[in-house]
Formats: sequence, C-alpha cells, structure tokens
Amino acid sequence: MSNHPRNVISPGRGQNLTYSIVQDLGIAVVTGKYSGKNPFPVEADLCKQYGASRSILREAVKMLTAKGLLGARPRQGTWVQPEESWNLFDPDVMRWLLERKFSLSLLIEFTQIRLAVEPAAAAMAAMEAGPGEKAAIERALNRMIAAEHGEDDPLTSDIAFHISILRASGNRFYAQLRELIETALRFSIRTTNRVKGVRLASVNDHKKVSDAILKGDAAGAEAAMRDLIEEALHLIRKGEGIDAKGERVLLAPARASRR
Amino acid sequence: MSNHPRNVISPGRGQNLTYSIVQDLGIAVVTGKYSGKNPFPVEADLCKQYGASRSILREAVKMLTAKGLLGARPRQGTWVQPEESWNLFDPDVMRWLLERKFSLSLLIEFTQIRLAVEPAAAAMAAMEAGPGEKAAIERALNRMIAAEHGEDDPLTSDIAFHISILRASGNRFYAQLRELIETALRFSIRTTNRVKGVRLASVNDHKKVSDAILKGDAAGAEAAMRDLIEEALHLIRKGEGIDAKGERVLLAPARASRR
DNA sequence: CTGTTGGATTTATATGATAAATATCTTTAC
DNA sequence: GTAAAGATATTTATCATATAAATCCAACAG
Repeated sequence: MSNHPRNVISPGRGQNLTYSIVQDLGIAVVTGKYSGKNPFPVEADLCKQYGASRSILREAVKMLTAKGLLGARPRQGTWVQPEESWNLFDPDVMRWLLERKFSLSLLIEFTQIRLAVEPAAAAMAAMEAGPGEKAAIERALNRMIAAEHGEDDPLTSDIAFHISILRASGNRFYAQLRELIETALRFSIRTTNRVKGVRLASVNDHKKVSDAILKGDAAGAEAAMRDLIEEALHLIRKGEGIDAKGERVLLAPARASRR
Repeated sequence: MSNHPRNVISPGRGQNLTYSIVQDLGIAVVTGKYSGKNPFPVEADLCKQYGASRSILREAVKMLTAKGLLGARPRQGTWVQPEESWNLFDPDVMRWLLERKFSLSLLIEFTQIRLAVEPAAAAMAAMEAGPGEKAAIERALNRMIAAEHGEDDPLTSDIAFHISILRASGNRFYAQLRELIETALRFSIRTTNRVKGVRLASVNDHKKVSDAILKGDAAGAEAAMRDLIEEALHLIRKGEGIDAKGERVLLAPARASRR
C-alpha cells in the first residue's frame, strides 16, 4: 500500500507562499525570462511583483541560489547564473526545465545518463540485491503485468520497475536518480506517445531484466537493461525528426499558472 | 583584502554570515549531530547559538532545505530529512560528506558512478567532440605530461583531464559532475596515497584515452577510460581492506572548525 | 595618469510584531 | 467509556521597518 505516485508534496515543500514564489521564480529563470535585456529585478521590485514581504522574497531567492540558479552581491544585485552552474540533478530544476522549457535535446541527454547508469545498476543488483530488494523487483514486474490487463497504470508501474532496480543496486547515487527518472519518464512517454503512438516497452523486455537479476546474471541484466533504454532513446530520437530545425520543443504541457 | 578568519569563496557563495552558517549547519547535519536524541533546534535556539538574527538563520535553513537536508513545518519544528532525500549531487552536500564524514563506501559508490558515466562520456567525445574540445583534451594531457616532470600539479592536471572529456561529451549532465569529480578525486587520491603510497595513474594510460578520442575511436576511448577508472576503484577498495571492520572512516581530514 | 575619497545603490543583518498551521490536551456529546 | 469537537500552546510563516556593509562610480587631488 501507500504508494500512489505522490504528486503530493514531500514534507518541506509545500503550499505556502515562499514555495509558490520559488516555483514561479524558478520557472521564470529556467525559461529565460530574466536574460539579456531583462535583468533580474532588485529585491524591492520582486516584493511589489509578488505582493510579498522582503523576508519571503529573500528566502525564495536564497533557495534558488542554493540550487545554482541565482547569485547575489551587494550593489551588484541579483543575477541569473550561467546555465552550466544550474544544478541539473536537483529534481526541482529538472522538473522546471522539462515541464516549462521542454527540449528534446535535454531529454536525450538525460536518457544518455540513464543509458550509462541503469545497466550498471542492473548488473550490481544482480550481484548484490538482498531478498527484500529482489521481492520489490518482482512486485514491480507484477504491477507491469497487471497494467497490461488494465489493472494498473502502465506508466506508474514502469517507473516503479526502474526504481526498484536502482534501489536494489545498493548505490546511493543511483537511488538518487529516482525523482529525476520519474520526471523524465513521464515526459518521454508522453512525447513518444504523441509522436508515433508508440506504446511502452513490452512487459517481456522488462521481464528479461528482472529474470536476469533474480538469477544473479549480471551480464545478462546489464545487456537487457541496455536494450530497454536504447529502445527508449531511439523512440525519443525518432520524435526529434519531426521537428527538423534543431532541438526545439515538441510538446510543452501548459498548465494554468497561479496568480 | 578584507579577510578575517573567513573560509573559501566562490562567486555567489561568500564570506558573509549566512553562508558560514549554511556551511556550519550543513556539516553538522551530514555528520549526524542532529539525529536521534538530539533533535534539530528551534529557530530561536539557533539564533542564540550563532548569535545571529532570525532572518539569517531562516535563510540558512531554507538553503539547506533546498538541498534536501532539512524540512520544516509550523508547530512541528525543523527536522533533518532522511538521508535518502539529501541531494548527493549537490556539490556542497557531497563536499561536506567527504570532508567531514568521509566513508570509503561513499567514495566507492561515487566511483561506481564515474565508472558508468566517464567511459560513456569518452565514447561520446570520440564521436562528437569539436576541434576546440579536442584541443582542450590535448592541453589537459600536456599538463599531465608537464606534471610528470614536476612542472605542474599532478592532481590538478589529472582532474583537468577528466573534466575536459566530460565537457567534450556535449552532455550537460555529464559536465555537471565536474565539481563532484573534482571533490572526489582530491579525496580518493589522498586516500590511496596514504594507504599504499600509490601514485596517480600513469600518464600513458591517460594518453590511451586521449589518443582514441582524437582519432574518433569511440570503443577504444570507452575501454581505455574504463580501465583507468577500474584501476582507481581497485586502489580505493584496497584501502578499504586496511580497516577491516566494515565501511568506516579511513582518514578524516580535520580542520579547525569555526566557533 | 593614479590613487583616494565620498555618494549612491543594493544586498546583508537585526528586531519586533502578527498570522497561520498543527500537535496535544480538554471538554463535550452520546 | 469513547469519540468527536473545541481550546490551547508552540512553532514556523509572514510582514514591516530600520540599520549596516559592500561596492560601483564619479569626482577630485596630486
């Protein structure tokens, strides 16, 4: 029980004023609202813009600073840091980018990370997973089977499967990719669905990974996982062909923004 | 000129009160000072403890919250998040952990990430690096050669080499690992040096990587890089043998802590 | 041309007050 | 007695205002 895909806010983030401003400012920054001719506003102007107190704005700016998006100095003001210092591995930053400034190239680059990491994680899981972790992988696979019969959500169960393997690897850094992969998967699936009507990878391909891990076959698990993600990467790249002029947006899920 | 007993600075981070408190609190959190019987203090107590105003403490706490270390709610107070939600890919968090709570297992886990990522980056660099990026790799290799003759710092040039390849991969996520790898390398080198007096990997091994990339041999670059990092991983693991009782600290570089 | 001084601007820090959220205890209703 | 409803206390969240510190820039002196 207990696991609905909590879109819900984890403790700490929340529905309060500070966090909505962090969201809004964060999105504004990553979408380039404050670049070039439009410099980042001074404290006082932000207060007016959001109708909030200086404390709140300062705290919001500090949080974005902690994520590498902003910098500040007396007299010089607050500025947007160059993109290469944004902390892309921060789940918020990644989500803002994918949701609001979706670019296939970013999704591709992240999938390349997955292609490097997940096969290695599968191999490690095959060698080192304990009984509990193996059981979790099996459960996740069963959810995928259930999803095939319409008894569970295909996307959610797919995500759960990949995550169960990352956890089973026993490597904390791998496990940290959880939120990122969750975000990215939701978008890559959406993309590929739109583009070609392609469905999720077959349960059978996932079963190959799971089987190899459960019988301790590291090389097999690694190869099977690599196939899985290479397939995903291909689908994403196919999507890219449609919009031929570079790396631009394919779909940009718009949501009503608060006011 | 303006330096009191202050620590190190990068742009945006600074020598001001807020950032020293972030440092100090961040280190306290990752080293487990506020766990179990010793809960995280309430706002007012932190103010007394640091002799700073509530604004400052709140901003510091918010920054640590943004890095996944803390959470807060009215009436419930502020608490340390479970380790799995710490943002390990945040350079600050990683540095605090390695500098103040060094554990071989963490270093090993990070090196496993490198083992997954850097060979892939080398392969991509071989395929896609432009002339400027190739030149940067060559320069880095030359620095290593110079270092062999005592004309440059071996560690710094080693780091520069790995980073030049990550950048040349063209993948923004890879490039983001820069700071992390820099931190980790400084520590793994220190460790292996202490443990066995082992020296850095030979320039020749690095040259193999560089040569393969420059002539566009992706498979060769990948293999050579994998050898390089597997060697490093071995050295680190050997270090682990010395302290046989599990995964504990080998060396913990202690610095005078501020007060 | 060079170094210094002062003013202006912006963030950094301090303080004290009020509001909102919520865990815990208390009362009430049945 | 037990559970629902309400009161209370505690803690963060928010606001408002004041002062300090950093630093860019221009004016100025030598």
